[in-house]
Amino acid sequence: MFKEYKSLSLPEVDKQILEFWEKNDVFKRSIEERDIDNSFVFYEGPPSANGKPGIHHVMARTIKDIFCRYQTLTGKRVERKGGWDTHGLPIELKVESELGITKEDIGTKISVDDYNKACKETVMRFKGIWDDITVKMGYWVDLENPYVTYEKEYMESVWWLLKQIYDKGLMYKGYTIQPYSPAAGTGLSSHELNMPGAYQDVSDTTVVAMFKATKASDFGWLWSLPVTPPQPPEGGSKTALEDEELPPSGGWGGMMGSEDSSEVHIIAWTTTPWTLPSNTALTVGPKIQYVKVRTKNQYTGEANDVVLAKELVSKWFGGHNQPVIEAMSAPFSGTQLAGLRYEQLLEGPTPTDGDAFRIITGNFVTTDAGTGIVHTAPSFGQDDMAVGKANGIGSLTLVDKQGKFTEDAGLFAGRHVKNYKDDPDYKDVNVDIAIHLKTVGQAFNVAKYNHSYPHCWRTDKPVLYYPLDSWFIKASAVKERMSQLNDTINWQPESTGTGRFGKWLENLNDWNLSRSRYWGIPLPIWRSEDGTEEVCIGSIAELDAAITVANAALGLDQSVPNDLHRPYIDEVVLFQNGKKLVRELDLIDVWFDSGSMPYAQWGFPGPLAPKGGTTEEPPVYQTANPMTYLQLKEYAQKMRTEDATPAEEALWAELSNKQLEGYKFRRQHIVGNFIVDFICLEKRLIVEVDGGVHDTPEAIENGRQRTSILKQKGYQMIRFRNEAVLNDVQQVLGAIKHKMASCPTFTKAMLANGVERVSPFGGRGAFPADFIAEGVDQTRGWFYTLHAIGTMVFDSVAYKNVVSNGLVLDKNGKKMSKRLGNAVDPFKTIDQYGADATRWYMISNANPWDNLKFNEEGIQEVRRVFFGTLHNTYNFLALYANIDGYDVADPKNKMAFKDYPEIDRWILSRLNTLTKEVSELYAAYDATPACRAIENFVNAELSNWYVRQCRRRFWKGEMSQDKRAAYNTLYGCLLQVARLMSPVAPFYAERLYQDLTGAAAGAENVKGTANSVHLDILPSVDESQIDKDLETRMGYAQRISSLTLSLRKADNLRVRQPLQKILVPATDEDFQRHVAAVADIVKSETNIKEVEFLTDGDFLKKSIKANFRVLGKKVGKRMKDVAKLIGANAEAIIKGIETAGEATLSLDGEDLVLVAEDVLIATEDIPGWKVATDGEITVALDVTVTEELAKEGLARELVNRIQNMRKDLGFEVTDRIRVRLQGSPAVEAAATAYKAYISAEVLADSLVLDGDVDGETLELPGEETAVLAVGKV
RNA sequence: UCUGACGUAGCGCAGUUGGUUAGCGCAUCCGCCUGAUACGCGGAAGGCCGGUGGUUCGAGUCCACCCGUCAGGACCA
Repeated sequence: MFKEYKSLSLPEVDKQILEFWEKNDVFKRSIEERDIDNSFVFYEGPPSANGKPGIHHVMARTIKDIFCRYQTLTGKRVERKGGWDTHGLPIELKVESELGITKEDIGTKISVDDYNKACKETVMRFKGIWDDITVKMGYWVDLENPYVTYEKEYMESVWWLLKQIYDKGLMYKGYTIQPYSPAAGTGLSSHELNMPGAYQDVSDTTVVAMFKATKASDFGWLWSLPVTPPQPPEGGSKTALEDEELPPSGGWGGMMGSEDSSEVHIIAWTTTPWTLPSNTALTVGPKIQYVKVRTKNQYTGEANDVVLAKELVSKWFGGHNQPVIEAMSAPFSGTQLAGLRYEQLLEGPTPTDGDAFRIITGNFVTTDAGTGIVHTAPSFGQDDMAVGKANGIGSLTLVDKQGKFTEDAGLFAGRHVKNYKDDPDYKDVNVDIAIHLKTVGQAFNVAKYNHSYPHCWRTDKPVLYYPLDSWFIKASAVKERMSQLNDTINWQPESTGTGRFGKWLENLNDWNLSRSRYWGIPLPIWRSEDGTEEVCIGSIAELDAAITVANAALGLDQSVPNDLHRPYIDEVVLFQNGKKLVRELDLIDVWFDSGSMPYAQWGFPGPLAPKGGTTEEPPVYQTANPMTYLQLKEYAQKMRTEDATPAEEALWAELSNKQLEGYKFRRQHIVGNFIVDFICLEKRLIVEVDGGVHDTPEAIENGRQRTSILKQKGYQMIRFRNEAVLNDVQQVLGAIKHKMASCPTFTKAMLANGVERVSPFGGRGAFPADFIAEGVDQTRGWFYTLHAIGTMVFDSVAYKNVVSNGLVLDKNGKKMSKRLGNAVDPFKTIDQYGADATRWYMISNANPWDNLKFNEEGIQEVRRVFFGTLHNTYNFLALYANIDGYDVADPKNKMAFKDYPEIDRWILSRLNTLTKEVSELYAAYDATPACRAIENFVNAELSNWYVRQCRRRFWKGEMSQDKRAAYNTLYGCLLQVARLMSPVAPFYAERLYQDLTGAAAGAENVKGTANSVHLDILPSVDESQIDKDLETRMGYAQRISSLTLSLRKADNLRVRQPLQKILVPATDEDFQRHVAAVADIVKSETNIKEVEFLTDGDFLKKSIKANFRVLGKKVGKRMKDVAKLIGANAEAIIKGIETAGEATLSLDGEDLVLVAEDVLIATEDIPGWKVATDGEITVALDVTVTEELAKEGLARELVNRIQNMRKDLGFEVTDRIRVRLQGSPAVEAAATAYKAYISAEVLADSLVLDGDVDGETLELPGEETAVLAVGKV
């Protein structure tokens, strides 16, 4: 029996199915039942559990789930290890605010240990909620064995990776300019800078300072460069000097003489006058044009020659409160100024690390603001530092970390550069600097300026850019390789890969790895105080070895801390070449944590890590040396056959033949110079079974050595006593399984080669990933760190396919935020609408990479339109199949495909087409069109056409061949739909699948189906069932029906009123044949008695137009004329083509031969008839209602009314009834004439005309009336 | 300021290598309760395809510029 439903509650389905999955371990089975050699590798990007999951997480995880489920459906084994990102600033900030402390308090008011404990607790606070949403939304990921970034094994892996990078010379220590909050005493991350409210509009004192150039022989031309007074525009707007190329020097004498400059000042603008004492260079744009302007200092009135960008002259001169141009030179380029020296602006120290106070060039200089000359203080600006470094100008850092001028800063020493201490008497030092410059004649202009400037989110004080020490990964050194590898990655959408990601790679900067925080993975680098000795630790074993060395040298008693976090690791002191090394206090950027996940999730390389801190190649698989091998081989053979103990035999009985989870074990295998009892080479796991002989002290010592050597070679070992094996072999097997789970796997290829390098494989071939997915915001995050580490350490992509999804916005397109209160609660949504409707909506509504405007009404629509329809279709099947006792497995129901009626073959053809299409789309990571195709199939084709056409086949009469065909067909369609939709809607698909296969009821499975749709394999497409002709035909039927109904509508002729015929012009034989084949369908759909074809060419009025697509290619430019000609000669061309197959046009004296494909001929009109046209199809409807047709129409009306009464009276579908009728003469006549028809339709045993019926009075079309009484037999 | 995505009917979206009359769903209007469904069915109306210019015989589609929305980056001298 099929289960019948009253209504559909998707949330209820969720609950039942979740229970089923859990009870039957379906997720696990869906992995384990698949062949491990047929794996599809997926990486779960670790979410941070420190906040609650939002609806956008549901979006991202739906995408991951879909493609993993699809691959499973095709038979792949898809392991999905969950994970948690646990470190990082957001957690620290949260803890700080919860504890009411600041960064400065850590280590004083609270110990680092306690602080980190608080972080650890906080970060997993929401884990339960996350697990809950994961389950409820139907996201399948292994939550039982997740990787956690704060776990020791994970951290050790990260160290190992970092060391690989370090060893390749890709790490260095340098300083970088970072946002720094003097008030809080801490550097700020870009994350903190991007917090809302960080940027505030402020009004700052700005200064255009004048730097006095030093006259040197190379630059004499600048002083003697002639200047000319501006000329009033004559004839044009240009002055004579503009657009002239500059001769380097002296070329102007002939034109107009002028006095040489006595002094030349270079002017530069700054919004942070406090950086002026630290100025060490001026930067000009190499291609920017500059001029020398003669003017007067507006504060001192002295004569003044200044240099600035030509384009910006008008900005600084001639306006209100601005100096006047007395004369101006010809322009010269920035390059020519390079090297010019100037006097230090303010008295103070000079840099010792470079050749300062020069003009240098930099491409970042623009003429958008300022003077086109940038005051450069390398300590306080990122560009400044970069350009300063490139030119070796040195730097001055005359501001300390409290934000005040250092003692040697000269005039302003000791003063805070901003009011960091909330001093009520604070006087703005910037103003004083400006005043000072004005007084000494070094200010060109001083003004207030409004702009937005970043502020510390905690202290609300302005941020400074300040040089801080950092460790970097030299990512820029491998950017070409990263780009190359990126080209092999399939991005969805493509533009994110080539554009957003590709362009980013091209302009890659080095990766600043340092974070001066507490809760994260410590940088495993130890350094001597003078920086000459340095070591990078790559594993716990290495650390252990290094500690041993240090202990010996320094007389300490240190050991490897249990917890690798701060503060414990900070206490470890190492020793190298006579120097004490202490750890660099920084933490590693958390992004490195997550990018390490492909390897660290398995603790790679784990026990295989190189021991002793060497940088040699990781160990390789070694065989015995050839000398001893033959001898060992012989011995091993003997042990296998003759000397095997009962315990060994017993264990071998369980391990041989890949019995244990498909892993191949060997027995008495030679490893190095040893023979081991059992070994699984893929896992490098040795199983030893020991008996009494192993108990002697000598044997124990031997065994210990042996174990140690084998372990060094990279093997894991597990030992059992003979008794254990003999008593409870299952327990032993369990222990082996457990051990194996923690061992990395080695691929066959590696083992076959014998010497292949260890690679970061967890599961078999688990690197690189076939597929990952996250939001676009991860492009520079996780996508990048995965790629960077994969490239640098393994010279490989880390993933082959990647889907990046857009944002989830609220329904008005606004970003969701707690503040605005427009965030959607995923739990509420899923509870209310069910996970499937939510998932389906999110995927089908728009491509995932477009931003989704999340609208609940959309989910409701999906539920109603798609799931509702599908559910009703199933219910329809169930209702009748149960009545007829239909059973799919019954051999009587087996039929050859060719014996199915046309309409069945049509829907099956469509089904196969659908399967093909949807499979291809899923395989191409394109779920949206896949959903839409399924939706269209279910709604438009299966429910609204197939079932509607076939209803009578299901309810009519006894079980027949035709009925069996109908059941088989509908059943097959629903079952396949369940499979196809299962990746997106795993719950309902499961429900439908089980209802169809009877698995839920515990009944025996229908042959060929598993008892969960997620354990099933998608059957391949049966191309032989795809019949494009048939699909075309049915398309005609649908269009003709639609046209006919629209004609009926126009004349107000209800469908219940039969009409005699429609005319369909069909001059094309193919077309006629197609339509004839589906004429019955059209007739029943539209209640028309005949479909007649019009073939009389002369009678029909035809139109012709050019087939642009075809003809355009032939005639090109002349297309327009040709189209016109065709219109003008329509009749002749139609005739020509219909009779001779071609027609000739004369165009510009040339003959143009037209054949059938060059034009489109359509019937537009049938004289004297009402017609409707849709493309090439035209339909005319005979609207005459003859007396006979009217009578039949009335009979149908009566049937309809009686049916309604049956329903109102609550009769069963199968109840027999008696009908008495009294009506107007026409009604009674109709009832008499169609008595048999009416009786049959309404299951009446009798239909009696009676003059005095006490029943319901009804009005029928055409002013007719009837009184009806209906009763059960 | 740079980069990317998006802009098509009231709303959400399709629109193949350029080709004639630009589609779908919802909502709207009109008409239908036909035996699985009113969570339904049929029909209709609704568009300067963001704008301007260009390429072309022909542009929603290709190019340039501009405008708007969103995201990310750089910078804020």
